[in-house]
Amino acid sequence: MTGSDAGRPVTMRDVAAAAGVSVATVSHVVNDKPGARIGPETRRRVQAAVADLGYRPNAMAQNLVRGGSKFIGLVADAIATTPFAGQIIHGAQDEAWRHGYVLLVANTEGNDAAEKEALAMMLEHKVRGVIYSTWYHRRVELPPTLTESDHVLVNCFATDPGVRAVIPDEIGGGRTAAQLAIDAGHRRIGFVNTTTASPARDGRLIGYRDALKAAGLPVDERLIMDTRPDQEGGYAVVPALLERGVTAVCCHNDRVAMGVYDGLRERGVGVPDDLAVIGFDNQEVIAAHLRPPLSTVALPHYELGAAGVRVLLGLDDTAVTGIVSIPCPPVRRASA
Amino acid sequence: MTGSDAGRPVTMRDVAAAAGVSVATVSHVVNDKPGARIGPETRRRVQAAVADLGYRPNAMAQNLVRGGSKFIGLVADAIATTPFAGQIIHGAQDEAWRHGYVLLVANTEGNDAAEKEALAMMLEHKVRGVIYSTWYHRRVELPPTLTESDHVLVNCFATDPGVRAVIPDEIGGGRTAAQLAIDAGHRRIGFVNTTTASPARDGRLIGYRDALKAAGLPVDERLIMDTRPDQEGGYAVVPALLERGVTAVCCHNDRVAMGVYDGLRERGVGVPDDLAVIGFDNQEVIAAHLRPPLSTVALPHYELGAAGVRVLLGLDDTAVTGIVSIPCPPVRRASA
DNA sequence: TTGAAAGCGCTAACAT
DNA sequence: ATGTTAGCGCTTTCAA
Repeated sequence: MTGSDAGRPVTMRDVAAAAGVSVATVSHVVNDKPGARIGPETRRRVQAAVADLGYRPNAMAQNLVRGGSKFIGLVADAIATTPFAGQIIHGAQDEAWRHGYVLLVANTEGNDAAEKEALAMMLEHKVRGVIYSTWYHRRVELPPTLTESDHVLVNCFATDPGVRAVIPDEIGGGRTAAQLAIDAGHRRIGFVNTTTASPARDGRLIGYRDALKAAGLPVDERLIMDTRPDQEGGYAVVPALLERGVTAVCCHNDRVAMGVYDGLRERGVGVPDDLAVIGFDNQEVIAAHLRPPLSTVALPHYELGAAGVRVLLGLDDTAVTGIVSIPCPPVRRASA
Repeated sequence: MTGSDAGRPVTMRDVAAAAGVSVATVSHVVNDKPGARIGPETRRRVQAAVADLGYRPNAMAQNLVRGGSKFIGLVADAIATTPFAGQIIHGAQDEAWRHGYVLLVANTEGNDAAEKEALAMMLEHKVRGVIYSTWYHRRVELPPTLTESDHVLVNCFATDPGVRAVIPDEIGGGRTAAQLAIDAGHRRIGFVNTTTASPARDGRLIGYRDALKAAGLPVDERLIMDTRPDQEGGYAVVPALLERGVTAVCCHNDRVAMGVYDGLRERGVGVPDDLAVIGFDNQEVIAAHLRPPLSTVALPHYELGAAGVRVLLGLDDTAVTGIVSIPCPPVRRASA
């Protein structure tokens, strides 16, 4: 006989009755309470009854009496739009699990009402805290409801002081990208930035400049150009790149790099021999399957999610600012 | 004063005290109970107290007394590996939400132990049921624990009789792919299948044959070839394709199509004028950004997830077999 | 070594 | 129109 039977679920009382003991005793053996002295024979009987009846503790009752759940809420603005959000969820999920927590996931698609509802739902489930995440790194306004519970921002940040946040280290990432080119012996390294303002735009450029300076290379402003952050943008910038005589180029993201590939191929310019190309984001489907495979810098989405729950649970120290930034590691393939 | 204060959370008793009424009254107004006659003045006082104290109902207490939660469990074998799983989650999430349910998501990465743990956790939270999903369409063995609760399979199926499942209509999809070529006026249409056995491999081929026959076209077995289901596979099959003189080709998936593009470009064969190419899966990052953008057939992941919860909740009828199959719609772009 | 009993926050009969 | 009360399944003193 197991819990799978249609009838009323097996409770602790049922187990107690079957084992001929009190519910208190059952509770003790089931939870393996440290300070509980249970006779070996009794323990055996209880365990047998548990197995026999297919007993499962009722988490809601446990939560009620303990006055707090083992839930962590995760609100994401775009589960579907990109594989990125999935990685954040995955990291958060693994880390939460590791600490005995369960993730309550809500998707808002940027909809304020959905967001508010999601937050309310989480509050009502007395979550331990909530992780508020966005699919691309940006500044956000804190939904008022969010502050009603313990919270940490992931892949985004607020201007309000003291709001903990976990974000990718864009500056370090920009440095890493440029270093990939420098290490390959390049001296004229272009930087194709995006036209749209963002922490990524600013940070990666700073990192690029840093790396060049650190390597004793001049920073030629003419080698820094802006374009739309997509394939078309990359394609369009190729003539300028060629004209300026760069031997390597760091792109704002992998999609831009993909467009650069297109433009280069059209002109018979080989990658990486004639021109080395470096991407950003490490968007698997693009980067790994381009020919040649694209060297790039990874956005640490999994780690962002994982760090988010660690910060929430107070396992990771945050700097005084409350902001922790996660490194963006290089991914060496064949384009640089 | 709101619930955000650090102290003990605001309970219904607090509200009752503040409003000078009993908890029963508070319960009635908070839940807007139909048969409850509450004086307008009392109702006002209660609502004021609720707002004033920032009261939030405790979902766990509600669940306890109601004897069942508003949770639906979703176990996925790969949240991260592909954007696909994300879409399933998204669809399930939206649909669950629509019916007042909350999704409990667990990721197993194909790990049996993780799976068992996840299922146990869901059972302990007395979920309404669980959706068991895989990131690619395949047959699965049912984890024994799964049968302890109401369940439906999504994007996979079991051989055990009577197990409800929601899967993509591969045959219809194959038909749709071929039809895309037929509609464009092609008569010699190749089919590049995968070498690895799967419902997709079998179903799509059947659909291809069906469509040709329905259009009164001969099915030339020489135009059907197998290759590895990735870019390299697509690239490798191009010579055979050209040699057999097809004017259009349906590929097993978008990645194969991507490889076909590569091979074609290398030989100066234009898409779609010299050779029309049709993919399968509608993997955004690939399909929409290839040049020319790839015409393909979409896998209905979002719908699979949504249908999964509807089936679970008994909102959608399933056929006698318990299997419901979801159409794979065509996505017309520029390659065919 | 075990059991009795008091709640956790809420809902739903049943009183009043 | 509103209040009293008995649980929901469990944990946890405290007593035996």
